[in-house]
Amino acid sequence: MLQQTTVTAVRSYYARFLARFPTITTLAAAPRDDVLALWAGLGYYSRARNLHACAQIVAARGGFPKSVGELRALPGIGEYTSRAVAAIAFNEPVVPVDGNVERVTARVFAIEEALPGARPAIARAAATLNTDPEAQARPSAFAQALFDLGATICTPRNPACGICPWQDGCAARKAGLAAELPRRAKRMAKPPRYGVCFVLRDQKGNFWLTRRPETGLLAGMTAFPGTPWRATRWTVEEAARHAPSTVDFELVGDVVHVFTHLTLHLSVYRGIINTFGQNSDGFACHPDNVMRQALPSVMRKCLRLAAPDLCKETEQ
DNA sequence: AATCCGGGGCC
DNA sequence: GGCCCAGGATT
Repeated sequence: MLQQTTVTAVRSYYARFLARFPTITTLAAAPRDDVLALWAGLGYYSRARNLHACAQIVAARGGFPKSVGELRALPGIGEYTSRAVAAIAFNEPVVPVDGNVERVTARVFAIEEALPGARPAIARAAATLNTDPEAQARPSAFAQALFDLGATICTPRNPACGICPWQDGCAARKAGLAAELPRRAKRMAKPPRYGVCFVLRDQKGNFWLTRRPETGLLAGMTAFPGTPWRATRWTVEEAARHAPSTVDFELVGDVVHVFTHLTLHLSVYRGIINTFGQNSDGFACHPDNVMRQALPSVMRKCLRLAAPDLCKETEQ
């Protein structure tokens, strides 16, 4: 959960997740959709699918692997997480390099090359950080202390160098560069994308939902039916061809949602049909169950626009 | 090496 | 409105 996600954002998801899946065995045995539903809103949904697959592998082999190499082979476990688990759970003498450790290391050694190109050099330097004999006997504590140093003192902006336990050995502080490092290559602008979605309900208040494709953005998540997302705006006539019904729809507003590499402008329409027909393009969902679906944040914004009272009742 | 993959907190 | 977050997989 913590991959590219702040502790603040994760905390409540983590509590709910462990309440529902207290052991590897229960997670391994759970339906994938239950896992995705509890992940909905956290983002990077491949993490949820990988974690589920991971649980099934670990459960089948009867326990966790303990070496970095074996951990690294598990789905969703990369260079960072394999070292984090090995160091923190099994006290292996390795240094996991996350965003915090990258920053601390770039500063301690005054590495001026910009990310992401500097990553290999930073990783090599990070492996030499632990020079204290007592700390070398406690790889788990050392790793977590590094995270905490980066999170509370060696922060991205306005680092608190004056109270830093490593201030005397920090090359960036000596050079007056601490706040400038690590440098980063400039990021690409997010191009706009436009789409239309339709919130269709029947007389009983049920919703008509679809499932997104298994690949691409929001893969496998629940969504309201609508147009594809493209670089140009949609006319009403164009969009109507992607509507799930020929009933009249009314525009209720626009949702703007920023993804990693694009900004989505979604026009939300609302309509009411007598009864849903049989249609493999979607499924009906009782209002009580809508918030239990794997609805990503952008779709929750659409729901809030089209059915504000429903969202207020089930607000988390 | 570059791109794709979410969402939110904070400045 | 941009930056960053206990990154990983794919191409």
